[in-house]
Amino acid sequence: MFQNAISIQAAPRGHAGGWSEDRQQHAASVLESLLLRWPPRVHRLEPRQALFHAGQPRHSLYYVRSGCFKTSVLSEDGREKITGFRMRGDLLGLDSVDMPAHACDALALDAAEVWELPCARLQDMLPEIQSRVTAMLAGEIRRDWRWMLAVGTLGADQRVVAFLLDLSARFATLGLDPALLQLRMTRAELGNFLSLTLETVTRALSRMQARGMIEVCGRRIRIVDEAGLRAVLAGEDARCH
Amino acid sequence: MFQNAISIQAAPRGHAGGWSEDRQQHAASVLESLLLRWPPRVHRLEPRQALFHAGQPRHSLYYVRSGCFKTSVLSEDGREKITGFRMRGDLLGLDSVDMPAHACDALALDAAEVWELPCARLQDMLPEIQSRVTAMLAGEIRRDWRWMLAVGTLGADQRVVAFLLDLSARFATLGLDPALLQLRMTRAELGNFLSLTLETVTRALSRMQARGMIEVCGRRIRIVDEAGLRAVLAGEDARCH
DNA sequence: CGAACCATTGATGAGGCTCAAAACTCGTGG
DNA sequence: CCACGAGTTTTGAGCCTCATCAATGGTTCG
Repeated sequence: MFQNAISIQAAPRGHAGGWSEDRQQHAASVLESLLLRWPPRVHRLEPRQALFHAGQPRHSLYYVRSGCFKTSVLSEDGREKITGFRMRGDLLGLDSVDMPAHACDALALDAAEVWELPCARLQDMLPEIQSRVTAMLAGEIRRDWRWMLAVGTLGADQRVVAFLLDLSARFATLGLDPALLQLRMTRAELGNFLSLTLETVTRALSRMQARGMIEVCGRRIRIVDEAGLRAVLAGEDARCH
Repeated sequence: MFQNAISIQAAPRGHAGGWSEDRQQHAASVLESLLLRWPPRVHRLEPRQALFHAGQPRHSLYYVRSGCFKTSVLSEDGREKITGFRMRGDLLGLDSVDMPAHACDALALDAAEVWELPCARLQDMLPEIQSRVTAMLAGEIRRDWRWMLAVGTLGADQRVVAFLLDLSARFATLGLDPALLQLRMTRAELGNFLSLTLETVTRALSRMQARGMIEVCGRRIRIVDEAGLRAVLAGEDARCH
């Protein structure tokens, strides 16, 4: 059951070399430059490949260098809940730093690259990244709380819009076009994260498209009218056309 | 708007003295003994008194010594989401350790006592409690995820039962009777936490009572048939009587 | 004793889930 | 190159759970 989820790849390329690829100073850059001071092990994953499963012994943290992951928890009777979608700059495995085993599943949604940070080595790096680990833990809590608020108080359309705007903002900080969203997850996964069914997600997207706020083409979504989306999110019943 | 939320009280009593009050070795004891090595400032709060509000400058962490708190986040347009109910052994303000201002509201639901841990002093205590802070942050994330799973996948009755069983387990670790739950929150607050309306909470409790699983008397709830509750939680449609 | 506040119960309706079917995408192999 | 099949997305129809609105009774506190 616990096959080796990842395959170890070549050592990281030269320390300055990794930098020149980047067009801009991303939010992720600060942490990355820190990590490059200790040569991290690099792993590449294929779409739908698991990085780790809940219950597996935890030896490392993983820094997401590229690609998109979903993290999820499972109940005893098999119900799944996706707790987040992780992209460049995120740390996987943080939620169980204090435990010997992972507390969630991490699955690559597309081709991805992660840098492994063995716990043993993590001790050496302290306290330089200790405060950053703490900050990322606290940040995860605040992010979770905001989604709990959204899921608990917003309607279906509003939740979907909130997701699109959130993703757009994350794209912006990563130097990507915030108006052109390339989703890496299925409607079912999106619905699971938002506590909706896949049909409801689809219908919400169709409604937004009918209002001319977005253009939907499968998993490619273009934001046409961000202000309109924000109005929907704010609850203003758009009477358009 | 930002009145002084708390009133400073007398210095803590002697270090060994605080211990003799405890009948048993609680889960909370380990952290408490640690904190007592630095004399913490003690604050007492009255029911419905705020410990801090979101946005207020953050100078300290607060250890809950007694009483019950609710922590909540607010959206721009006034929607509230209760993120948890905190009891003895919990730390308030952890979610914003990396920030200059609080990220949530903390409100005492009954008479409560907290120990203040100023950030300045926190530096001295490191690294002795550093690992504990990290563990509590990660633990909060896992707890949030489990509730996101419950709220996202369970029906109304199941959510209420999950809450009762969770509270019962917490009572047990605190040395209280796990079958006799004294709720400190209103039905509306409970519903908010579970993403239900207060009426739905009431009805769920009434149904469980009708099935003979609990006895409800206002905020006093006695668990009569824990196995039955677990069956409801597991989704087994109880066809009783 | 009155005034809030809280809890309970009922009636009604809407939002979203379930079930079902069809169109579409994509990788595989004939 | 096209056909096939699995997985995904879209759309429709009907139903069910839970939110909403409303009324009553209980409790606490000034």
